[in-house]
Amino acid sequence: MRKEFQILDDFIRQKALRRTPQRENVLDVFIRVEGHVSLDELSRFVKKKYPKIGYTTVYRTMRLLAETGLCNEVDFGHGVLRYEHKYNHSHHDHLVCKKCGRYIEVFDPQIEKMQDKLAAKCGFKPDSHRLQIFGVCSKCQARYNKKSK
Amino acid sequence: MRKEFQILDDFIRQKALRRTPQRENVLDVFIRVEGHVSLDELSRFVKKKYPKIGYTTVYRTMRLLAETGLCNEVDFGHGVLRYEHKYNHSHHDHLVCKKCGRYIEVFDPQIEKMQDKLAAKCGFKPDSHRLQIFGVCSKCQARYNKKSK
DNA sequence: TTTGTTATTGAAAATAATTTTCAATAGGTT
DNA sequence: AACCTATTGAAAATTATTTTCAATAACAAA
Repeated sequence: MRKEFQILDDFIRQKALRRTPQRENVLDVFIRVEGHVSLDELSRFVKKKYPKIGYTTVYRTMRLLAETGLCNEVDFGHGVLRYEHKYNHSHHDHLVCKKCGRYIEVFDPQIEKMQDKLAAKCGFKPDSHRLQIFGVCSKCQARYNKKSK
Repeated sequence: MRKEFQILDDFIRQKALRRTPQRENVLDVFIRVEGHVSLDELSRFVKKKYPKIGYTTVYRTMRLLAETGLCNEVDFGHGVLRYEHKYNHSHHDHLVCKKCGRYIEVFDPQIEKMQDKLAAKCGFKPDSHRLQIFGVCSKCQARYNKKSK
């Protein structure tokens, strides 16, 4: 059994919730999904494999998984909440491509440090942050250059 | 006449749109508002001074002002779009206080530079970004310490 | 000034994402 | 097996945003 299921089980036991097939099935699908998935997308994937599971259950399960630390809610400001893997994925920022909509994960420890300093300078006590850089990814730049020639 | 009205007028003339009292009234109210205002809030302020102006007109005018560069749309990921002044305000990032909800504007040219470098390293062509640091502001820390003693 | 064209207004409706409700079901303890 | 109550899922509610459309008004041209 993958460790993710163990984490979910432990959380459920600890909180005196109930183990249900739906919860494990949603996790099963989420584990196989890459990248940053919206509820709408995820619930369609879930429906394919487990047609009986409704949108609301996916919605509630993802909130639960976020509580366990298995996933993270991310918001790229397009009016849709997305979920990304958090277990075994350390913190990172995002490059958001305006052309293809891809989200590229990046990390720079120096920037992280300087952010903390910047907050400290204002007497602000930070506990999380998000950095999103919007622009055009290398693939889309290449595609655009080809077309315009 | 404040320069902001001139900018709006110029834009309207250039695009062959029409000068209307509503548009100037919304700008008039927005100019006097500080910080980061939601459409809901702004439209209530507008209603106080100009009761005839409806929400939809405020909505459309703010989109127009965003086009002129007089305001900026900002999204702190709480499901509400906010508008901040852009004219005579240079780019900055935000400290978001979880306790009082205030948004503090900050800027660090070094971080800006490093962000560009980080993007460049991935072959990514950036054109904008947003950095939001969530936490507790100095005022709320002080208030909390007082209470807990 | 008047006329004609068409952009703008604003109430109401539509859309879209998220969240809640509630009756039926099912997990798990006794 | 019986009980309690968490969970499910369809439908409804909520919330923010966007569109529709008939009435109005801006402004160019006569």
